[in-house]
Amino acid sequence: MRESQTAESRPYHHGDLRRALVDAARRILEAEGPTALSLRAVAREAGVSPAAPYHHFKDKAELLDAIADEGWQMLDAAMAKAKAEAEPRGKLTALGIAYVCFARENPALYRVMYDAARDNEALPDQMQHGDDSAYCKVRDTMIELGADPTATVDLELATTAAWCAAHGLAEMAGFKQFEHLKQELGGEVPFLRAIFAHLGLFPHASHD
Amino acid sequence: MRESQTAESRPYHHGDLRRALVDAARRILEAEGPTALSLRAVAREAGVSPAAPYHHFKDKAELLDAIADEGWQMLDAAMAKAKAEAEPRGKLTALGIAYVCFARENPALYRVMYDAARDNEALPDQMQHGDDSAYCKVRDTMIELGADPTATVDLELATTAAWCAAHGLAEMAGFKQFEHLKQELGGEVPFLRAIFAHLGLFPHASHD
DNA sequence: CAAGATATCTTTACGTCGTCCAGATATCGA
DNA sequence: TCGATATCTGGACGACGTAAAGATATCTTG
Repeated sequence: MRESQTAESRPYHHGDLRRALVDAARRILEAEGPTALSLRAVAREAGVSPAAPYHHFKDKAELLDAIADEGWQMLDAAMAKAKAEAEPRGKLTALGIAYVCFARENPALYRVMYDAARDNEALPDQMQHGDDSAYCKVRDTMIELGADPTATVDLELATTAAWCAAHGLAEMAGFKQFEHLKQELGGEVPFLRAIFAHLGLFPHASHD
Repeated sequence: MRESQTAESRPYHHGDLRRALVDAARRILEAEGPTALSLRAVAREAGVSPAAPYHHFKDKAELLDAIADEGWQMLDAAMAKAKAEAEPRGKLTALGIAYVCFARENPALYRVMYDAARDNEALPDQMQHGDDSAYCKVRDTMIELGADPTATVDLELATTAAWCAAHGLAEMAGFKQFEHLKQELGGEVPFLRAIFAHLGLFPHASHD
């Protein structure tokens, strides 16, 4: 390996099949949804035989893990952007809205992310420890808004509570039952704000 | 049909294959998890050929819908019991705890319930309209606790917010990341109470 | 630069899956 | 009683995940 920087980069025959497979999977996911995401379809889309992926992933679950990983990175980025653009007192709400919007705009990817997490019975480690992770951003924002940084248990509870609320809302927001509420309130984002406003954790959810 | 009460009851050869299939599916779900739940396995477990289920269900999704339906009924029952046994001011918390405990004790069934809901892009209709549904119980409890029953939009928002929080928590509570928090707080239920206590919707979440 | 070691990819194959179809069989309605 | 109809079986098809064996390109070492 000439440049062994990312554990295994620059494969031999294809160029970078691992990359190509993840990209192909993401393309299928967006175009045809999660049910169409078979290993064989990914290999087909990447122009390679059905068995080729096994030289880069132990099995299908490992491919899904790789896709999910990219999803978490995208979520991190979306929430970083939202936090940066919000005024200080609206940052927590902005994070919540950004979280749900990401899930709503990438439903198939979001589903893969949590399916993988459930299979591993754990969220990705990087989420709790990587310092620019979405989770840590929520926690840090809590501190910026006045939470006691030394009350670690309480801080973790508050962050987890916010995460639960956002995830629950992300899954519910897709159901038809809530369409009339969205209409009543003038759109999806106002609906999300209204829900967050009912949960004590998101101060100033009612204005921008 | 001698007693055409439930749309189609009492089949011919088997006795009640539809019932037997749903029961077999539930048995597989509990014993081997959701990944083992194939139509063929269900037919096998029920002692019938792989094509037999097609006379009672259009396809696999319809079988899953039937299983999910029973799940919602079980959830209704669990929450009814919890509400009945709680003292008035603790009813809302009791409902939340019962919801999450049901999901935690029947993880495979809970997953089937929400997978089916996502496929239909809607929660079961009966949930919002059936008067003894879990959802309606939450809403009614809000009123009993002082919510204005004429502010229908606000009431729906509050109920939805609570539902989102409970669902989010139900999914998160299975992840390894939160085990040390549960330990710190002395068990799973105290952990759940602590999370609910951070959400404005669950008054008195900190004591029984 | 030669040549074996090694990593990558293809081909073929196996068992399982969801689903369909044709035939057998039991129940129902007249 | 007998035809209609509902229920179940057996066999088949294509797609899936994955394993094994062989072909091929790249790397390493002398």
